[in-house]
Amino acid sequence: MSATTMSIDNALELITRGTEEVIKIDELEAKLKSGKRLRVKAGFDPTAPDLHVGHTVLINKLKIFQDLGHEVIFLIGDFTGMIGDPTGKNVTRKPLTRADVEANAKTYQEQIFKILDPDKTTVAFNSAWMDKMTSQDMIQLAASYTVARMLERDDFEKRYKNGQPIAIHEFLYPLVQGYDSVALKADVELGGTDQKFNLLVGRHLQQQAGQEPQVVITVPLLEGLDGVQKMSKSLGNYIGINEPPAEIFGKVMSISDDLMWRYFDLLSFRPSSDLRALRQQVAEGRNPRDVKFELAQELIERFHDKAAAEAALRGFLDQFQKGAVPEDIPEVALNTEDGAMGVAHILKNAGLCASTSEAIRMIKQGAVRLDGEKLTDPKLSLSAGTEGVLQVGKRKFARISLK
RNA sequence: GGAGGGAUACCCAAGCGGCCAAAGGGGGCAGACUGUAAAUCUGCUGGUUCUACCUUCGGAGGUUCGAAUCCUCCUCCCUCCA
Repeated sequence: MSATTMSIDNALELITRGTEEVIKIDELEAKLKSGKRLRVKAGFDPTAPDLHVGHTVLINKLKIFQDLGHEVIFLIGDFTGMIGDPTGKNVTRKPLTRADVEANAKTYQEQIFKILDPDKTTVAFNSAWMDKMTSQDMIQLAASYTVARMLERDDFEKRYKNGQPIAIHEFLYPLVQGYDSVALKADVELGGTDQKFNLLVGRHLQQQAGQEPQVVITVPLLEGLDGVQKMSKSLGNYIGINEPPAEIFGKVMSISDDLMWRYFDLLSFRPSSDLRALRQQVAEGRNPRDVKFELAQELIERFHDKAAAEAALRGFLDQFQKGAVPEDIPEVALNTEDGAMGVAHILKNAGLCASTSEAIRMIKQGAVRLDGEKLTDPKLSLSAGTEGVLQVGKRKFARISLK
């Protein structure tokens, strides 16, 4: 499929499906009609090279452009990374070393190329042009926007009203990001809805520079596993695309049945007609669990392969429906000092519990099993020579042997 | 530069001399239930040699038989005025 063989209408539909907003749609149409190979930009923060499926909502969209024959520019904001996109929390971030940036960039590429075609993707760093800026250039850039307009940005406005501090340098972030579009002569820029302000600054600066303004496309932010807050690494509510299959499987299973549909909408490549059919089936009594299986399988297949997806499903069925011990569990050999050791200590030393206090609590709650037998006595001591599989809850296992 | 307010456990937030290892909520973990690691209900949620002891309430000192609570200094944050 290429831009030439596909109608503009079809292309437009593919591009806009699942997006939050396109500014402006008729400009996009005109750009597509021009037949030009469009330069499609998306920027990424260099400090968080662990991508999660929330990021892939955007990357999937880049993939669509790529498949339509356009040029995808994967921009790593190594210069903006020093500022940190304003969150209201911190001051200037520690500058990353060149080596850090390159290492992170490499990690990024390994991950995005699970989705994007490396041969059709341009990787750029904004330090390439930002480092060359003089103080005068910077002042000129700062002069291109006003404080009043800057304060229109939602989080700036909130912080200003609530009396929370806003450091001056935070104003530079949107400006630099916008300038990147000028430097790259971007035709289209994609970002999360939280990026809308920054993306619009790009349009403004491009117009000032005499360029045709970029089309801005925002995609929704995916909720994390909790279903409430946006998916993010720091909140720990994410599914990382580099995670092992069993982990991805488990995390998908842990989302609520309601949230599952949102994930389907934003992450699945299946046609909308499929998704409607699935909803229908669940409404008619199909166990939502089985539908969740399908979502988990699709994601694992994308980030690993089909065999891994099938193995993850089997593992899940064995572990949680049949109560079997998973295959890969850590082996721990412990030395008893005097021929015996209390279970609480064993649990802590084997890394199954964070402290002996926690271990004792777990035992009291009936969460601890040795070879499938529930242990109830927190003071129980095991003698040297004991071997077996120790289990805390449904998910933590270790094969231990005492010497 | 001046005047006030604040800093409590993973997060938010009560407490304002002993009954405080510190309310309540969130989050997390566990149990029950379920052919879901969903939903719902219940319990737990500083450490240890665990019916006791030890370390915690921004930091350092002090008052007191006894301090998260009072005093002094310091650090950081916020508000108003300039």
